[in-house]
Amino acid sequence: MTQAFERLARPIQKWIRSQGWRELRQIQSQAVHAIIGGKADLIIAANTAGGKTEAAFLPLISQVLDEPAQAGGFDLLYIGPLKALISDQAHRLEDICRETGLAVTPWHGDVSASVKNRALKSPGGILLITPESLEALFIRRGLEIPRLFGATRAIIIDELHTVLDSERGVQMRSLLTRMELAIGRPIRRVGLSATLGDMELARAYLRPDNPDGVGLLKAEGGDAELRLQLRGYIAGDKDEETPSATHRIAQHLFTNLRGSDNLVFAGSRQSVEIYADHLRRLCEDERLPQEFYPHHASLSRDHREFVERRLKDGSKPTTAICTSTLELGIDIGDVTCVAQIGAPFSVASLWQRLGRSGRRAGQPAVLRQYSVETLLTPESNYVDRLRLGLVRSVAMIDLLLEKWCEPPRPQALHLSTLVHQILSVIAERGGATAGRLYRILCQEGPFKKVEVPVFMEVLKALGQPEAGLIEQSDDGMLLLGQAGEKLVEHYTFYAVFQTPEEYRLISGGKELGTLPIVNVMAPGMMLIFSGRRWAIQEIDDRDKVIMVNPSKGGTPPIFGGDPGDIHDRVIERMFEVLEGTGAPAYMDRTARDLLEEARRHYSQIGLATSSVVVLSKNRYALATRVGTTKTMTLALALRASGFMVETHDGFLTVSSKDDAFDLNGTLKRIVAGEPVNLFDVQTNLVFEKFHPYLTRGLLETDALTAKVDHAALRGLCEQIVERW
DNA sequence: GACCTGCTGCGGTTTG
Repeated sequence: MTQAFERLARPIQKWIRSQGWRELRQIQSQAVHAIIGGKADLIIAANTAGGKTEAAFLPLISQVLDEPAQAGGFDLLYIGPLKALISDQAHRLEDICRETGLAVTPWHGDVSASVKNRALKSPGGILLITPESLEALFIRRGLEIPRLFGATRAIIIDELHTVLDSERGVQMRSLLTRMELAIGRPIRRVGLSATLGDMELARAYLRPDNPDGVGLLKAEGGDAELRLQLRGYIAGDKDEETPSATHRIAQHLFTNLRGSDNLVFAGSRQSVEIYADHLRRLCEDERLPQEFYPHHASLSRDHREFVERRLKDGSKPTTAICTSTLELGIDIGDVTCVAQIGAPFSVASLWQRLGRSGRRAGQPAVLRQYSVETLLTPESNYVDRLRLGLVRSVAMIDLLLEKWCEPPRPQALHLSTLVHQILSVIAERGGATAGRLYRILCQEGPFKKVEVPVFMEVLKALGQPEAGLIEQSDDGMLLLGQAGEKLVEHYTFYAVFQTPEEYRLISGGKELGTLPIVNVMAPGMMLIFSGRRWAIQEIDDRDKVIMVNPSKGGTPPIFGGDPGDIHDRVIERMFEVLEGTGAPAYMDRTARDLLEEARRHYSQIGLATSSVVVLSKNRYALATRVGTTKTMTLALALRASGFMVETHDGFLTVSSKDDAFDLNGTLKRIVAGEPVNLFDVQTNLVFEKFHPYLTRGLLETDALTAKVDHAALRGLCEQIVERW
């Protein structure tokens, strides 16, 4: 045993021996020295099942045992993004703490009130909580925060990489600041993260005012051999003899994955349903036991847990057809192969997905990428001919092999989350002055980019009589208004992210899952859901319930969603692929032919020498060569100038009905610095939960920092004009 | 042209 072991408390040493561990892993030894030997904040980066949890908790618990706190309250606070993860971690920590006398309290929406009340009465040990439940504690028990957390030594933030720049991440950082202000001292922060890309940015997110003081421990090695295949398919063949691309892919999955555990990422919930239905029928046709199951967020928890259990216990071969539900979080064990149907949206998520395979020593990680392209006809447009899906898959695999991935985006203003935190701080303290709110949230907290005039405008919007969220008392204190109290009191307030309205789907008294109300539904209609087929019996619009019975026919429902956001570097690489020669060895024959075809067309229509080519009268293809945000910014600018614009990966199709519109002239005017108005009254700017309470002006300000890149517009136009 | 995440307090009923 190493020296690190000697630094741990006796009961922890005893626990380690009882586990039969021969030694601590390297990252665990390093963490013991960093935590017991210092006071600095720390990030521990390793892959799932890399021993991060123990690396952080063994030394932190040792400190609590060796130097017990003088005051009451929770000793350690763990914040996790998923309920399932918190329950999982609580069990592991209970096991470690069994003989220490230290309490372990999981706290989220599914934990009973009695467990919570007991912890509130005599707080101590380790509290594991979601950001939303912590928010609820601030709002409902604001005055008790110092009693509960006054003696807390460290806050452990799990899955740090998933919350870096999200609304939830901003909320969490705001809560951390508010907690430190409430107890009057900083609390050590320990972040647990997957190893992804540039960890420097993660340090800045963990402790914004002192990133250099954040220690970083990274698990080395563990890179399994990678086996890759990219298969091309052509869809849309009207020939009755040829099976559809979907069928051929399902057949290939059936033949190659049967008998082992696998994950198939299908790209959307609808696509998950389609492939799960196909694979179920293939098993039935061959009279084989079922081993392919769908898994996505709209399916009932019962069903999802069933699939997760089957994957984890390894008793029967299981393949989950899934969305990003199985990308992170709870441990489902090692899988033989990861399949990806269609191009993914980010290299970072491709990394995470691939990390599920090849975890056992000597086992390779296997990625099977399936690309579906449409059958060309003389009428096909240039976008189909350029095979952008396939080219994006190649670009992303390239970047994956180079170990690159997307960094978190520069911080947006997050005005929706600011509205939430303003109301929450007022509720926590029973009232606050505008100056105090600004200090807590914008100077000390995460809303540093919000300047005083914008902040005052937000307060004014919330105080409008028709909003009624806040009001000012005679001594200048801001209090919750009638509407504000009602909003904050309701339990739906705690989450900062938006969720759509849904129906519950029930068959024979059992819930199958939920369906967004955007689907047109009526009794007698048939649908595919949870990998099986159903007919609608009855719809209860008041309780939002749909009763269904098993049936033979059906179509997959619509689940909705937002367009993805592709990074600049990915699009740049796509152009390099289009302008390159040769094909990687991992591509099959069809995929190579498709790539060859795309390259031929790319130079045929003149894109190799020019950024703008004429498609027909008053209709242009314009290569932006940059990612979604900048491409969208140019699209908005051109729409504001009267053009009709379609957006694609790195391209815009620009057309006009009027001969008077001059594309070249318009771009040159932007280069010359003519002001551009990106939004008109038609543009929807309400895309986050508390946006409805803001003015049009504030919504535009927010959208400018989150959805578009105004500053890049001139340079982009300049580049296009140069290559005209 | 996409995915995911979360939720309190109280009143009523049942059971020991």
